[in-house]
Amino acid sequence: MNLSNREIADIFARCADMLQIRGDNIHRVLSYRRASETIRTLPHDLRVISAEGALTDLSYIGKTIAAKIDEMLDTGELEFYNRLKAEIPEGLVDIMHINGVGPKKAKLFWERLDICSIDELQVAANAGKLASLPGMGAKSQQKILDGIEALARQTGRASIGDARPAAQAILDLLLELPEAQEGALAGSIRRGRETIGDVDILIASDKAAPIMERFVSMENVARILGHGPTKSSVELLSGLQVDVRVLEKARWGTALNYFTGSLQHNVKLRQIALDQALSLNEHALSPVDENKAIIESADKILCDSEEKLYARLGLQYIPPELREDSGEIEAAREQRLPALITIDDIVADLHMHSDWSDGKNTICEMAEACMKLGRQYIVITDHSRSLGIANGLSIERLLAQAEEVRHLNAELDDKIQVLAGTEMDIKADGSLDYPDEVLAQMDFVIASLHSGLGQKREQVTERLLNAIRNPHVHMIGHPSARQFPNRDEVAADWVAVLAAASEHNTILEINANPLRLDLKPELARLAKDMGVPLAINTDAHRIAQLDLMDFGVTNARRGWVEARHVVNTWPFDKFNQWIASRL
DNA sequence: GCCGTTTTCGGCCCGACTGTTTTCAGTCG
Repeated sequence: MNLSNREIADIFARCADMLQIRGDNIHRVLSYRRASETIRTLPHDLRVISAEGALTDLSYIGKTIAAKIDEMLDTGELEFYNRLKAEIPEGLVDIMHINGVGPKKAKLFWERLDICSIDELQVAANAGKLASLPGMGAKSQQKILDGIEALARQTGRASIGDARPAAQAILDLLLELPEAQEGALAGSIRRGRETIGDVDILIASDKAAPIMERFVSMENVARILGHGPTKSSVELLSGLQVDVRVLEKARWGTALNYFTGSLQHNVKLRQIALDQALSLNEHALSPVDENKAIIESADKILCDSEEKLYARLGLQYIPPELREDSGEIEAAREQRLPALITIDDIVADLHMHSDWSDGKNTICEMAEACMKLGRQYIVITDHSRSLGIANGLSIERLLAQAEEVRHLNAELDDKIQVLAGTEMDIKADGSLDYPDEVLAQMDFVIASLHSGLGQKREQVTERLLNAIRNPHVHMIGHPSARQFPNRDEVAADWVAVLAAASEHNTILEINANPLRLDLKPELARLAKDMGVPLAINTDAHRIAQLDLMDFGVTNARRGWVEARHVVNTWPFDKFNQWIASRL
């Protein structure tokens, strides 16, 4: 019984949930949760670390949990977990993952109605049985039904933030082999989707066997799902499923296109091919007769690049991020595709945190890291006073921080400009967390929603509009407040919000964190069409997160965004002039 | 249960929002 990192992390997470339902000390619960997180994001096999006796070197892994890890590695089981399962129905853990349901409610449903699974909960809610429980009502019952649906939509997909680096590492590994002539990530990763079902990797080669062999024998493989001559499939320790296909270089274009998708995009391409009496599949373009049957005697047209394929179909080359059948084929036919923004266009980062609030690094450390990344200017934007959990800044601390930022800026090399800003809460009652006279002293002001996310559409819209109209507010941070995997965007009248942002010249952010990617592509596209200024920022809470910019750029590309739409592609002088012109 | 230039105990996850109540419990970030 070989337990993977992912499985062990899951067991600890479930232990935490069960301890919480039982009413255990919350800090003990948190210990299990932190340990679970450490293991889930660990790039190495726990088995190896255990063999080195280095488990307790990992953060949040102490003697007790290290012993439990060893027990699981040795026996495939955890006695502690088995005892908990005997005491508390396991299904309550799933119930706890419904938005709006915590340990107390889960326990209530179990004790009062003998509910032990999401299915049973859904039946009870539909029968109206939850509303009469103490502390419950019709609204809570409906909220639970909505939460169950949201949860059902989100299972089984990994964040692109997890999947893309993991996939790239495998691709790099395979490309080291002399047999591999070319390689690429395909599928939804290549299109930049926010969540990824499984990973598709293509390798061009005449000799598939060594590539297949190397792939299935990687050290982070949990199990081999398939191992054929040109296609293999594995599940990683992380739980991610990865498929690798090997094909001839001569067919690279058609194959990469086929496996990149999307399905709808490809269906349309095939129709365009058919209009030219050609059948398109992953291998080639094949001439067909009037019955659309492939003419076997006719020469097939091979495409060794996607560019050749699109050209052969009479289309402008379509970047993968646009291949969602949302107008890109029509635009390509008329040679009017946008010149999409690239990571090289980004020269600034307008949203990041320091250890003054809930960031992990000092202002100076963040600035120096940004300088190394080639950023020409950045804004330090810590949380405001209402966000207590994030150690939000009082007015006094905010002004003191601004002073420190300006002092630091004076000391730093002219290669980077560091501006004093804030990420201020738009409070639940619609008011802003700092008064205008304080905001007027800041170089750059972000206003963001962090609370009251379940309010009615009218109320949320009004809050956003109020922030957008304030002349001291330069940007709305992560406007829809969505978070993967299970927090939906707020309800708002987006057309009204975008129109106001356009009118007042207020930037809407494309937050690059893979858990947010907010504005979502659809809204970003609408925003730039309406003339709303955009900015792509990392919202980094530590140095390492400054690298997340690329995910934001990908997301923007999915929204057909060009560099000219994005404020932080502008040189510092132009940015400054723009700030001044808003007053 | 973990952690520690406060080192073997005591701190760590606090405050706002929601929906239920009629002063508050539960959830969430």
